[in-house]
Amino acid sequence: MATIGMNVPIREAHQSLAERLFLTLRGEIVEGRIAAGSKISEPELARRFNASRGSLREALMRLESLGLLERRVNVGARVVELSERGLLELYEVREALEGMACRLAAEQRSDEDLVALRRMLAGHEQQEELQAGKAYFQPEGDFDFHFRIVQASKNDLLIDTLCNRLYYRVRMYRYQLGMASPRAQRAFREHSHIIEAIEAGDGELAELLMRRHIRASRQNIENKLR
Amino acid sequence: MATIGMNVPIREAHQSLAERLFLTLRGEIVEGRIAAGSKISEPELARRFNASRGSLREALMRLESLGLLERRVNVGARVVELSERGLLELYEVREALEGMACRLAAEQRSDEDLVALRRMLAGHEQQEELQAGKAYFQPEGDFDFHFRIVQASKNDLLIDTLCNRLYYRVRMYRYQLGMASPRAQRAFREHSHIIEAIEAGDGELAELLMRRHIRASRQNIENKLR
DNA sequence: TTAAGACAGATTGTTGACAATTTGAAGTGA
DNA sequence: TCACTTCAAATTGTCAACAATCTGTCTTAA
Repeated sequence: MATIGMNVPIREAHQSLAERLFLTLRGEIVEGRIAAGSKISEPELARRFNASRGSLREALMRLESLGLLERRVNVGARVVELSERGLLELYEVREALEGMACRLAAEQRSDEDLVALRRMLAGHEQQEELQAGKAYFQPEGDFDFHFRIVQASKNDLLIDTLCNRLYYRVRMYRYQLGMASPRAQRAFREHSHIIEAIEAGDGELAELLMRRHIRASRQNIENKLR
Repeated sequence: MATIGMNVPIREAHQSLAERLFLTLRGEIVEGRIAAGSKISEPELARRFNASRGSLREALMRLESLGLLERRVNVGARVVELSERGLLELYEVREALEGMACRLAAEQRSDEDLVALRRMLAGHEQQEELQAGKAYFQPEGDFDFHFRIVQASKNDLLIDTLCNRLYYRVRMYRYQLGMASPRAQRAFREHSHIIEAIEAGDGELAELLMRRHIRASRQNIENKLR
């Protein structure tokens, strides 16, 4: 819930009203409290938050550029619809980008990142044993893993594209279509192998394994939706 | 200059003032008329375009989400700096995304797209012969190629990410670092092979060739920068 | 001479009001 | 009954003024 590690923790203060509105609305859209496909009324939301329409509009535009809203001139904004096709498209892009992130992480192979990855995996293993193989592949643990791999790529454009854009859509689908997966142990082993490839500095293998991992996750979702 | 084929041609009218400002400023930043790294003064730009600061700010925010501007609270906006690192990051992301686009285009293989790709390539070949092997790999021709492949992927998220976000940064680097490449004939042959793989429905090969193509282009730039 | 602090100018963030456009319903005619 | 037009209410786009914040300069004291 608290999106641990997802949002940059630096500078809680120093944020504008528009930014706070943006963060709040993003959370409500991701979690479905503002329903997918519903229309956004600027005056209504502005009243609700005791803000002016100007500040609210700034927040809405940032949500649009995140791909969570669609705005049309002189008509207004709507929350995006969730569709199977949209979900598959998202996973295809993730496969490409996270595969590349994984390759780059392996080629960089900074010591701090390796330590952090190992530590995280150990934490997940412990948690998994504790909770009887059901809890690991919950949103938080899985996001931790993918988030850290992407960070380790050291490619700012890649990091921004995934962590500040695509992942919010992923979370939106998970929350609203309920993607708690039964792939717990298998996903854990896959994560483990990916980290091994990164440690070995084998970028090609790391990319391959990550792409398979995401593809498997996508197929798992496809099966569930039918 | 006129970005033929790059911008969606539909609905020239029906655009707001903020959108026109956005398009104008985007062009000036891409072409370097507003220098990279320079500070943006809201009052000054607003006066220049006879617009209010509100409308201008909306345009600036859209430029920020495009990655062409960086804004800091209570400080203002600056045009992004061009750096070798930024360029390399851009090409790494392109390699991943356009590789995937190419794979998807090969798996889709719609008849219209194949015809259009063939026709475009023929046009480029003719143009190349006419102009003695120097003119092909100019921005327009090369963009045509990459643009159409991406469109043929039929993945709207991928299309949006590349065509509406990354390509403007690519163009900015090309304009301002002068990337008219001497890879004319070689690039043409690579384009040709990629299209053959797509026609054959060989997604794996198409992806591989596109990634090599972009990697070669990147290395070419790296060499030039030293 | 240098470093810390105060101040003025300018810039950005925010607001409420006005103008332009869309939407949906009521009304008219065939 | 259906299609088309008219019109009013609501919504969005745009603007200019006000408030909060930053930047650079000047002063002052160690």
